[in-house]
Amino acid sequence: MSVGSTEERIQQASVRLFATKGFAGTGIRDIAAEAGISLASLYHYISNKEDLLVAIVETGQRRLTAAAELQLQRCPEPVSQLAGLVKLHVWVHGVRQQSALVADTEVRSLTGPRLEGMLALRDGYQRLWRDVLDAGKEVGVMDLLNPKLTSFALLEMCTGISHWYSPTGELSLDHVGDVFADAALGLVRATRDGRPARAVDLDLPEPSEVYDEAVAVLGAVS
Amino acid sequence: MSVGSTEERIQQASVRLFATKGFAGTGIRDIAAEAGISLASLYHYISNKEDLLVAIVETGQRRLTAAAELQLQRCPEPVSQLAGLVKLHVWVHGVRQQSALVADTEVRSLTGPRLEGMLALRDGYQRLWRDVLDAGKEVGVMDLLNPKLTSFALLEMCTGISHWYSPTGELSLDHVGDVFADAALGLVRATRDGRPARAVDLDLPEPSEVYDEAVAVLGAVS
Amino acid sequence: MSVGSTEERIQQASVRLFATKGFAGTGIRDIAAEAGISLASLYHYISNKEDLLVAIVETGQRRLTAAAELQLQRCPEPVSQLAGLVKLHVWVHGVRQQSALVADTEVRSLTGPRLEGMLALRDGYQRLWRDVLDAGKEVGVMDLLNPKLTSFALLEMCTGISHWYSPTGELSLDHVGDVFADAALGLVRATRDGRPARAVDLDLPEPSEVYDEAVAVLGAVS
Amino acid sequence: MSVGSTEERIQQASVRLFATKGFAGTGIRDIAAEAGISLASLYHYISNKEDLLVAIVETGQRRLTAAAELQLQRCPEPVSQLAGLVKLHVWVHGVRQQSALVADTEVRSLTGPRLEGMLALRDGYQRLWRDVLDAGKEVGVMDLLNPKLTSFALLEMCTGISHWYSPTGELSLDHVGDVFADAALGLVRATRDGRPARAVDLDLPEPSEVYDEAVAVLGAVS
DNA sequence: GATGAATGAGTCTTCATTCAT
DNA sequence: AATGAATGAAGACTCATTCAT
Repeated sequence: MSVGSTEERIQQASVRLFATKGFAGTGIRDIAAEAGISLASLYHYISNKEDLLVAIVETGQRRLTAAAELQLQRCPEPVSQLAGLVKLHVWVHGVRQQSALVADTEVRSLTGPRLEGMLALRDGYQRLWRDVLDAGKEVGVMDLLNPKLTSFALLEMCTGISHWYSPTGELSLDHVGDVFADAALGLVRATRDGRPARAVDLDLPEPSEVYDEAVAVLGAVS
Repeated sequence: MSVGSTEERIQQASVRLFATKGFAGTGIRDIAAEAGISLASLYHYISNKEDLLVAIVETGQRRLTAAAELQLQRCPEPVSQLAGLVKLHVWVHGVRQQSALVADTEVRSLTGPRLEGMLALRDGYQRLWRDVLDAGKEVGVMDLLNPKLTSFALLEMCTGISHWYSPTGELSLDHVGDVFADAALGLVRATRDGRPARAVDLDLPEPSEVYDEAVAVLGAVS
Repeated sequence: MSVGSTEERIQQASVRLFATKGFAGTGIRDIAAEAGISLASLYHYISNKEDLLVAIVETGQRRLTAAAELQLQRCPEPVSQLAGLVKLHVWVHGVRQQSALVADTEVRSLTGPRLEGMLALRDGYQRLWRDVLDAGKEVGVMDLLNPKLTSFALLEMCTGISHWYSPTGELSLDHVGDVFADAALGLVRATRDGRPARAVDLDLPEPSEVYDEAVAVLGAVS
Repeated sequence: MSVGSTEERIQQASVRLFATKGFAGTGIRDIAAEAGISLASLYHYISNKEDLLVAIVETGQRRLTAAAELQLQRCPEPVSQLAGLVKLHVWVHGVRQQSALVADTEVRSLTGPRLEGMLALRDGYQRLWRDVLDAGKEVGVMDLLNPKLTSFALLEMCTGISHWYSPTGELSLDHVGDVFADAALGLVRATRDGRPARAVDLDLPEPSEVYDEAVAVLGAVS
């Protein structure tokens, strides 16, 4: 409980509570208690309840997008790119499960310009997936009826990880990532050298490495 | 606004608001206002705020499960069954979009035995999907690494409809259903007569018919 | 304490407290307690703390202005008009002492458009005084150096009543009104038929009658 | 903004804020910010929020009283004394406008012995005015109905300066002082050598000189 | 001399709910 | 069937103040 700086503890507490009970369902008293400080002290570190949410959503979305872009640079070819995106997305939603869940489900609690900003960020990320599908279809290595629809299907499928995955369960995140990447390839009927592509045959970078590197770059900048 | 009986207006108002702002984010004053009645009058029809949520979630889940079971009886063969489940799920989450959204995302706001009951209902529904995948794998018409994982993937993919689908947009629900069914077949690498199965080749019943019939049966009983 | 309707009790309580401790210094808990109701019940009757203040200030200023206008119509001649304004102002600030005090001192606690509205109202009232002085000077029945400055002097002098007057003291309001009217005539060096005018020689209407009639007219309209 | 010692900046900040928003409406955070120091640093210089108010009120009242006493010694005759008191009062309330305003309106925020002390101080000052009126009436150079009432009238009239005077406006304080002195003489129907007295005919000392001298003497003592 | 961290008690306001009418 | 009045508990947030550094 009392690990890390007060600031970190507050942030972790809010992630935990927002993920469990939702933004509206979480009281700032809960957050203060979970962080192990007094209610008034909480306001030394934040100015708003909403600020806490913004921090979580924004950081999460920015990092994920940056990592995805880096990932796309690593593998220049659509099929590998898709599999890479899937593995990365799965990994993030499994490792940063709660903050990913918050980032995905609590955007609606934002208002005004903050909401718009977050939606724009999210749209940018979704665009990355869509572009891969478009490319794959054009090049002829994917057979799909509707790229836009398919991108939604894939994203929801992978995002769902944060709804059911349990890090203490029997399934390793690596395995889940492989299964999902393979499922994605089947979903788009991906081919390689004219034959159905399978995830095992692809040489993909470790999601954790890509993510950490992207985060490091981000942190260096902003 | 003022269409239907007071009871119906209350129910519709709560669905609309829970879907938009979440259960915790919705006040009963909001509901009364949206339903066009006074706050005190609201309590003539409900006894609890939670009751409203239970009604939505329970009805939704029961009907969906009943319809799915009926659907499975109609097509005895795994590949068609899967495609049928997908089309039905998509249709329900598009037509009953808001109540489906509430049923999927606001279960966490339930407590105690009500929560357990709802989770049991949901598990039963998920079991249906899982069984189809198990059967498909055993019979050899599907090629998937992990049935359980795959069932999660498919369910999240289809449930996601309620997050992004817009009934006023350019895409017809029918089309979405077809695309998703086809995507699902690809995802599990379904075959028919030894060759990759496509959704178009299957002869599936109309989701609306199946659903309405199942609901009629349910209504007759309870 | 428990006299009158709840609404009236709330209004009286707020007047009493705002006059004693100021708007900012008064908590709504205090108001609820003074009105003999619970804190939450208070919000059945008001929507804001500021609303209470607005009601006091606006009603007070409107009534005073209306009464002053009526008073001016009654006596067409500047010297009597001034004496009449003074007597009326004194009477109001003695009888409605607390609400007058609030209306005079707590305008600063208003914000935005409400503030502007109140200032405009007050300006209108001050204008009435100023016009009388201008007329008196022009006609030659008053000898004063600066009408604008003099109007401020007279107004502050009369408004001050609400700061020190005690209804339980030895001085009757009527007497105070006469003394002040006479003082005002001296201040502007008013003359009548070429000789110094004295308040006793004037035939002025009863302030209470003028006020009540004006309020009745106001109440009939709005 | 950052002129003067920290102590002075704090004092000026509190005067400015108390005058604008009132004592109760001003937070110590506001004061610290306005003074350009941190909240905790503020407590190096003060021990209480109330202390700040006491300092303003007490200093203001003591200086004004001392100056008034000095002024009275300078002119031994009632009519000149009254005109002198008026000019001094006007000058102080115009030059030290904000602190005078605070001293006049925020006494109510004091409690217990501090309140009593301030009220005693104020009473002493008012006594000076009253005595002049009594003397003037007795000697026959003033014609007024009620000395006590008249002293209130005059004091409120002059104190009001701090409510409306603007140092950046078109009116010089000197002019205002003259007009008010003349108005006061009219108000009490003052005579000189049997004829109505006018302020211009009197030879009065400069308020600033009297005030500065009195303050210097005070400073030397306490 | 200065400040970041901390807090109990307080701020205004809204919550879900009850009840007499 | 409908509602105005009422309320204890809780909502987010600010208050004046202290203290270790």
